[in-house]
Amino acid sequence: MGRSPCCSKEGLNRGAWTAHEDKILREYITVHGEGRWRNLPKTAGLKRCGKSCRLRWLNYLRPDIKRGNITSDEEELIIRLHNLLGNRWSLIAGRLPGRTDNEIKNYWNTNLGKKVKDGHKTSSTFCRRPSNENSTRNPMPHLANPKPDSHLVRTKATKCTKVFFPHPSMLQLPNKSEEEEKVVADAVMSVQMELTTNNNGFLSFPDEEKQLSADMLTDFNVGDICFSDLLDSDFNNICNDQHLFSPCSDQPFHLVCSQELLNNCTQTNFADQNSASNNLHSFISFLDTTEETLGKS
DNA sequence: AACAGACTCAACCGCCTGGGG
DNA sequence: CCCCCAGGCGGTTGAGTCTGT
Repeated sequence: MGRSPCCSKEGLNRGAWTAHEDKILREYITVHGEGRWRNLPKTAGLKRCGKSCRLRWLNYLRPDIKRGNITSDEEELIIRLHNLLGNRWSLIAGRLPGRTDNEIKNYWNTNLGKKVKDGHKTSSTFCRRPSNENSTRNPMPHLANPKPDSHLVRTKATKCTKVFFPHPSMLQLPNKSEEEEKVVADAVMSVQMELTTNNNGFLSFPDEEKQLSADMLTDFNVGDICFSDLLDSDFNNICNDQHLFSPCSDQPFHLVCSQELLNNCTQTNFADQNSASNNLHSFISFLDTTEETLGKS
């Protein structure tokens, strides 16, 4: 296409895959399994580069790929996950069984991006971007006129892999009454009852299995949530105003939230992991609950 | 019917990351 | 610590298709 190839591809087929090529690739992977993509074309007898084979398999040939229209449930989940995660399509795709990152990315760029921009400008649920009414056809509307303060399209975000829950005695929140501080302390304690902290006060799960089972939906890992995105988002002001989040630039990140929110998180969503694991609605309702709680004044 | 513009989405790109030597 | 390589990622492209005139 427009760019020069990253490596020599002389003699290799490019462009759309033929049914014959698909058949060869599918049969090869069925026998030999995935991986070793670089050697695959030569071994399988395909005139394609390894990357192309990998992409074709992952985005089109894989047996668990779900073809067909995105359902309304999936659409809503994509929007909410995008609101949380930004353009991390692989992460979003990981929450939508059978959907690929490429498919979701395309769907967003051609449908949801525009829908969010045009239809939900006033909703706090969605990413708000300045509309560009003068723009002509643009297949990627969210990429047009990127703004410095755009907080969702950011490919190099920092993952937060640890959350620091201070001991209640460590909490010294400004302008808090004794009763309010007790509420916060109770909230922290309730989380610590569900989880455990290591010696440094960092959140950890008792073992790997429980860590995985505690994930939201099928495998929503707390480490996948980029808190820097949350802090850059509209949540930032809300949370700062209410002392829900108190980020420290050079210190462990303090996460403090209300008892109600914590109860919703731990009881409604984490406690019943088995039934929730395959239920999109539970995750959506969790996000609803979380946002509503955070949005309370 | 013919054409042009709009739209879709498979495929490609360069860059980044993690593992191994 | 550095280098190399394979794999993975998000951004981008353009051929094919759709739609309006």
